[in-house]
Amino acid sequence: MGRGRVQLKRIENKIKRQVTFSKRRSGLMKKAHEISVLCDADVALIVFSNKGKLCEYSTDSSMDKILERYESYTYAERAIFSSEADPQLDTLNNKELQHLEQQLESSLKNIRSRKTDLMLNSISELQNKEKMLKEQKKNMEEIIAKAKAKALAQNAAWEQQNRAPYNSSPHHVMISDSIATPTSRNCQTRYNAEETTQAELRLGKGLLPSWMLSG
Amino acid sequence: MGRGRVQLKRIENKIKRQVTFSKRRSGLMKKAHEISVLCDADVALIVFSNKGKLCEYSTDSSMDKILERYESYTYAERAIFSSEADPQLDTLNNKELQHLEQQLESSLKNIRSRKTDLMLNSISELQNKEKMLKEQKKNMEEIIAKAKAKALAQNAAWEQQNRAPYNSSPHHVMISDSIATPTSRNCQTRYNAEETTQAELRLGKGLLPSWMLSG
DNA sequence: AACTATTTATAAGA
DNA sequence: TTCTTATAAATAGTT
Repeated sequence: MGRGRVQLKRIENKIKRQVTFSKRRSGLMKKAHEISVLCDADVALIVFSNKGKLCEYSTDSSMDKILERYESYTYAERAIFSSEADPQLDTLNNKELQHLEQQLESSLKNIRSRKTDLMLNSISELQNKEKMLKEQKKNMEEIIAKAKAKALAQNAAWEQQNRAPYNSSPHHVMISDSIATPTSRNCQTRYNAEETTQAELRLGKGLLPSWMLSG
Repeated sequence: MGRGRVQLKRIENKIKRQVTFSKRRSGLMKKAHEISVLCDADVALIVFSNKGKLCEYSTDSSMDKILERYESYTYAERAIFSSEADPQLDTLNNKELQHLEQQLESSLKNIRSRKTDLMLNSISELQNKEKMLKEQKKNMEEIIAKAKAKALAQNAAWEQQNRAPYNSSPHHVMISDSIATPTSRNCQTRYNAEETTQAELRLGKGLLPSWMLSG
C-alpha cells in the first residue's frame, strides 16, 4: 500500500525502518482496536521495537486480564507437554541450550573481532600511505626549493657574466613562474590536510572515545 | 476498505460479525507479521474471538519469551512506581535483571553501530587525503619536470650564446645534480620508511586508537 | 509532519 | 467458506 511494492524482509536502512515502524505500528494498533470493537473480540497486542521500546494495545478488559486468560487457555497444553516430558530430558535440554547459546556468542564475538580487524588494517594501511605521500611531498618541495635557488643563482651568474640586463630578465621571469607560484599553492592545501590529520590523531590517542559515553 | 464505509461500533448481525472477524483477523495477523519482519520488531498478538476462540501470532522468538519480556519490562516500571512505598526493592530479581540485560544489549547495539560508522568515516577520510596527496604529488612532479626542462633549455641557450664550452659545462652539471639525483635518492629512502613504518603500525604503535585494538 | 500515487485490505455480493 | 470486485484504507516514497 504505497508507491512501491514491499518486499517482506528486514528493511536495512535504519531511518527507513524507523519511519516504517512508526507508520505501521499505528496502523496495526488501529486495526487491533477496530477488530476489537467491530467484532467484540479481546485483543492484546505487544510490540517491542527494534530499539527495545515497548508499545502495547489491549481491549479495555486490560492487558493483564487478557494475558491471564491466555495463560489459562494454554495451561492445558502446557500441562500435557510438561507431564509428557521426562524431567531429566528437560534438564539436559536446558544445558544443551545453554551450551549452544555460549557457542553462538563465541562465534559472534569472533566475527565482530574479525570485522574490526579488517577495518583497522584498512585504516592502518591508509595511514601508512598518507605518511609516505607526505614524505614524498616534502622531499619534492625541498627539491623544488633547491632548484629554484639554483636557478636564481644561475640567473645571477648569467647577469654577472654578461653585464647586460636585456636577456637576463626573460629567464628570471620564466623560472619563477614555473616554480614559485605552484609551490605556494600547494603549501596552502598541505596545511589544510595537516589540520584534519591532527584532529584524527587526537581521536586516536584519546583515552576514551567520547561517543561511547553518549549512548 | 470495501464497498461501504465502516462505522466503528460492534457489528450486531452475528453472521456479518463472524465473517468480518475472520477476514480482519487474518489481515491483522498478516500486518503483525509484516511489521515484525520489516522492522525487526518483537510482536505478540493475542485475539480471543467473541465466541472465546483463541488466535495468536508471535514473532519467532516465541510467545512465551515475548510475554516474559513484557512482564519484566512492566515489572520494572511497577517497581519504580511503588519504590517509594517499598524500600526493599533494591534486591534485583531475575526479571529485573532480564530487563536490564535487554536494555544494555540495546545500548551495546547502538554503540557497535556507531563504532562501525566512525571507522568507516575514518577510512573514507583517509582515502580522500590519499587522493589529494597524490594529486599534489603529481603536480609537483610536473613542476620539477618543467623546471628541469627549463634549466636544460637555459643551459643550451647559454652555450649557444657564449659558443664556448668551458663555462657551460659546470652549469649543466650543477642543475642536473640539484634535480635529478635527489629525486632517485629520495625514492630509495621512501621505500625504507614504508617498511619500518608498517611494522610499527601493525603493532598499533601510537597511530592507532588504543581502544580499537582490544576489539 | 503532510502529501499523493499506489498498493493493500476488505465489504458486499455471488 | 471462498472468490470476485468495487471501493475504502494504509502506506512508501517524497517534500
